[in-house]
Amino acid sequence: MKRPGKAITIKDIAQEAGVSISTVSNVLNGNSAEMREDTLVRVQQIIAKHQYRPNRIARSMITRRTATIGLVLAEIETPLFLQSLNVIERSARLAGFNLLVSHARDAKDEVQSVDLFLEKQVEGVIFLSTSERKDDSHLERLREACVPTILVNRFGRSAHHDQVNWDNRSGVYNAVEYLRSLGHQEIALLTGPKKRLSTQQRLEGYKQALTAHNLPFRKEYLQNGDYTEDPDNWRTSTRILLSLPRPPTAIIASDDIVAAVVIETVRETGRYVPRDISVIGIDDQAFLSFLSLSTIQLPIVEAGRIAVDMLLRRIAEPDIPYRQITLDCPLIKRRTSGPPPETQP
Amino acid sequence: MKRPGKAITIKDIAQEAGVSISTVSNVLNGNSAEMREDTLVRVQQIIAKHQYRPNRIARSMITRRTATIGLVLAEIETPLFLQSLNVIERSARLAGFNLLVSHARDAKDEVQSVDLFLEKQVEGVIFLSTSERKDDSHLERLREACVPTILVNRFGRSAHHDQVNWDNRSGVYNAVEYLRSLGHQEIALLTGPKKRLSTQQRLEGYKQALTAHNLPFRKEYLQNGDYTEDPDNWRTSTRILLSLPRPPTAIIASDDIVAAVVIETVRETGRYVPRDISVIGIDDQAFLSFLSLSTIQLPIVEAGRIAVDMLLRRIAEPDIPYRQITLDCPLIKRRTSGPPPETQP
DNA sequence: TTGAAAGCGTTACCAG
DNA sequence: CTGGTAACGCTTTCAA
Repeated sequence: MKRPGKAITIKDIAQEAGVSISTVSNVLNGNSAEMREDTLVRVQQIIAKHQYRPNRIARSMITRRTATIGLVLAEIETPLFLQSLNVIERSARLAGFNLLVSHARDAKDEVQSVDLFLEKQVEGVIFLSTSERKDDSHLERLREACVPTILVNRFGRSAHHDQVNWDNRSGVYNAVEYLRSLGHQEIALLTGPKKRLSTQQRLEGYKQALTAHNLPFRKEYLQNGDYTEDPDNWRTSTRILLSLPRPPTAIIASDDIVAAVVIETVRETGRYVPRDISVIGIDDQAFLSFLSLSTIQLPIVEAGRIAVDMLLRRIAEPDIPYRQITLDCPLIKRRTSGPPPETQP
Repeated sequence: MKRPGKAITIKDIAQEAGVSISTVSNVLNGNSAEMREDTLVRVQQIIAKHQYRPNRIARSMITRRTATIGLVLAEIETPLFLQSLNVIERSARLAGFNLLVSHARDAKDEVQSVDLFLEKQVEGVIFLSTSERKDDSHLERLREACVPTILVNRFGRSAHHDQVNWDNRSGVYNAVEYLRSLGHQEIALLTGPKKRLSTQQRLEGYKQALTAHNLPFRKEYLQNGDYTEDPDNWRTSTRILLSLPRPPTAIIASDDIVAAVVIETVRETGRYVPRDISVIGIDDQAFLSFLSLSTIQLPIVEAGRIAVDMLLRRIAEPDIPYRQITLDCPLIKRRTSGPPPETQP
């Protein structure tokens, strides 16, 4: 491997071009409006000849700008979140920013990430989290250091942060309403991990929609669909639902993968989707598109885009008021939902 | 938003502690072995009191170490690759490195990423790519700048890079051999995107295995399974295979998602998997675990881990010889493969 | 055991 | 229009 010979600096360029360091700096930074054509060209040629690239670290020391933003992925494993990374990186780069990524498995990781980002002088931080309740005390440190911070899907309790969330409650509410409009009266819900706020919000939306449409709440229609656990649990839950004296004609699963298992299990009992039973997922994972799953879309990718925009905006104007944005979860109607069997000819 | 008040520096700490800057620096860097206990404690207290964190940018200027490595995701979209990001970030952080991530959609993006990484003085770069042939000329620039570089799944032609690849050829070879050992004689292969090297390698493994086991090569057993295209194409391919005068008893799909569609299509024709037909995927995507798919595992996550190790090693010892590592693609036998119908009682 | 001073590579600010 | 020169915050000799 080639040894790190003396790296070429702005000084070398200046010397070779027979101009001062300042002049080269001006060329580099486009302050060449009032510069003599020949000097400009000469300097540019020498820069090109040596493939000289300024040391941004040195630049950062003075400008106090690092053109870097930090992204903390907190307890994130699902492909959907990772996809939004693509979008975030892209938007950031378009605006001239690089992305420092850190994957925080737990609270300790998160604190460590924040420290590192702080030391590396990031200009802003985006947190992309699951909706589990988290200790937010280290966010205070970011505030003290005046580092703009955007919280995505964290449902932070403080109004002192820019936030992007999505409306899990109305997502499920709308799904129930849609199923009701198709004629369903027996609608079951598989519930996700208990600790997540999203689970509670969805349950709330479910109950509210039942009430609004004069449908009774039956607790046996609520079954475990914890997507962080084993698929066998979801199978069991589905079988329990199907063997009920009054089995549901529609099942809202806790996510798309759970929905896939539900569909599979339903088929194993000789029933057809959506003829005998409708299934609706949550997520809208692209890689499952072959299922043509009706699903409640989580606007995670859009949230990422918005988060970057908000962050860039705040970096530019630190004093605008904080914003809390809540996105809708649109219902995507595909081929796993339809009218219940009774109403069919 | 709080205005960026004067940030606290090493100078402030030194002043308040009544010691010199150097002393604080020594405390910070653990060179406190020969330091008087009381000074050490006093300085540490003041550091803690102000929650002072040294500016790594300034440190980097002198030490020429940024504790940052760059990760270029080239044309990567699949969840599997993104998962390896987790591992890479984790290993890197454990070794004290941060990850600067860039998603390169095309060659232009890649060049731009390299430039940025170079300017930001990363200490090493990992390329995580699809196996499509790429222009590698910009990699030369990294070499000139003495930035250690690891190529993952790039099958670079130069022996002047550390590389991690996996053996697509033997992966498919072993799958065919396994199916043959179960009694299958009619084995079809769905082929991926033509431009990818992996597609060619898999085809090669397929042909070699047929030859080795005295099975005839039938070109009608080769159908389009381009996973970058529409699932309908895979459905069509599957139907073509099933309607052949001598339909295959086993299908090796181009990836796990394609396999899922194949299974679905097979079932639609009233056949059962694996009773009537065996299906084997490629990837071993975690989120499809509910399918219990027999599959050729791509060791992408492990490749990521190894890539980081190689990189850290080379950063530490720049002069060791370049290594090209090729990982096996283990065959994971689950529930979608079994003996062909003829041999069953 | 501690401190003073010389950089690291760049930008910013004035003078000329 | 161009060139000196003082920062930026830290590490690293080397001297005391």
